[in-house]
Amino acid sequence: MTSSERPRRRGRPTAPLLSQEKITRAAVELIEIRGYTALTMAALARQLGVAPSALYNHVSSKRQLLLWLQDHVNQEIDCSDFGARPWDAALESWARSYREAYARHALLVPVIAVTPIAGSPHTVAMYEKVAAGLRAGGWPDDQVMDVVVAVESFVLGSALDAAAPDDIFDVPGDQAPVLAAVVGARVGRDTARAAFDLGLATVLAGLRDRLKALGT
Amino acid sequence: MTSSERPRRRGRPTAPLLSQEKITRAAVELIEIRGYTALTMAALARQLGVAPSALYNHVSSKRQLLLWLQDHVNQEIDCSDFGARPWDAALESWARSYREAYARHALLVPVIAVTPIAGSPHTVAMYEKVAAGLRAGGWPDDQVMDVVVAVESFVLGSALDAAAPDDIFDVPGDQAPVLAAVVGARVGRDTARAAFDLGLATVLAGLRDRLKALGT
DNA sequence: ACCTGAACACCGTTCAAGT
DNA sequence: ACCTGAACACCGTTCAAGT
Repeated sequence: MTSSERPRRRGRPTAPLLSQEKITRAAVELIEIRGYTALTMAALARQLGVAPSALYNHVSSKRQLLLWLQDHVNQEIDCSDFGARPWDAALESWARSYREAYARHALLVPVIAVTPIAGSPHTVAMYEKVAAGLRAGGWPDDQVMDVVVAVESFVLGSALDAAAPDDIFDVPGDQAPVLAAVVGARVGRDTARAAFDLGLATVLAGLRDRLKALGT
Repeated sequence: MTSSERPRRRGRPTAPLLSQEKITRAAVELIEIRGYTALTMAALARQLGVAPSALYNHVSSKRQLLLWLQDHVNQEIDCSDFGARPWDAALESWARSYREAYARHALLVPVIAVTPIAGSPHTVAMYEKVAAGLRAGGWPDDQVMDVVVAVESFVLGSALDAAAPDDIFDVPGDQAPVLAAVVGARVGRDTARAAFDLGLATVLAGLRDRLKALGT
């Protein structure tokens, strides 16, 4: 693998142009500037000043690249409150940070939701921290992952919603009068944020009650 | 093709081979049998016994086709409890039916989350019913959509999670001992279902409390 | 009006050839 | 070991031509 296969005939081997880190960084840059539709292997190669086929010496497929991106994004999620503050406060700041990260990477959501985490070191580290925080907070082992997955489902759904246009529910008032009325009643607000705040507060309140009930 | 090519001048025009309904039905069939990756315009045309380019006389793009599919899937969501039972019971059965429908159409989730509903009649009808049910249950107009979107976010996130493999959180125990322990503590269960049930019960409990608090 | 067949620009990926 | 350039199979979509 690492093949230090001898003299290499006396000249030092020229350093490779590419690496996982360089490729990931270039992909992130590309996405931030031009969006996910611009993330093609050809565009990525172009950004790196290299032929498209050269990428395949370092990454096995585009899907693999997306998994690298996932781990990179997960690295930015702040879970430092676990262990430092009560489990529910930590869960809240984690959820907010999590949503924010994936609101900018909505197209990653369907990929990450179904991909085993084992190959993604930062992702594993994140879950370890969250699980430890919940356990320390008093959650029984057999419910910890249910709590994590439930909150995560809400967060990822909210991240998708955050990418939606503001007028997504606009509709001619005559065919859906109640809908038109309740949609109209929230004009001017940051609607996606309001829904997320309401939902998160609701989930946290419900979880606190549930844990309390477990104790009695 | 079948071209009963008759007078065609004074004869009634031959009925077109395609229609929105036929195309949608064929697409659903294709997806159910071979999955979303098999849904290409070429495969769809093949299924309908027609040239790929013929599709574009009826549907403007593949994205438009996905929107038809969305409306078709939404039509299967059961929201009949709204108006017939208390708002929280109706919300629960709606959420369960909603998740089930999209667990089978996970690849549609990122599309529907960002697409205006106006062009989708069944979708509009669904939201109208849900909004009316919540309003009748006592929710103030300016919070109805927040509740709907919050629950919907959780539901769609859970639908994605339902498509995940069971071993998604499996990890070598030495590098993440707590995670390995809590993941191991739920073996044998339908993990996605357990997380959804816990989350849904939590959300509903939280919403009931919130509405009660509003009343006082 | 609605279909066919050829064509286009693009996609991810493979592979022989070079160093 | 790692890169280039040519090639492949496929994708969604367009369009002139037929009826």
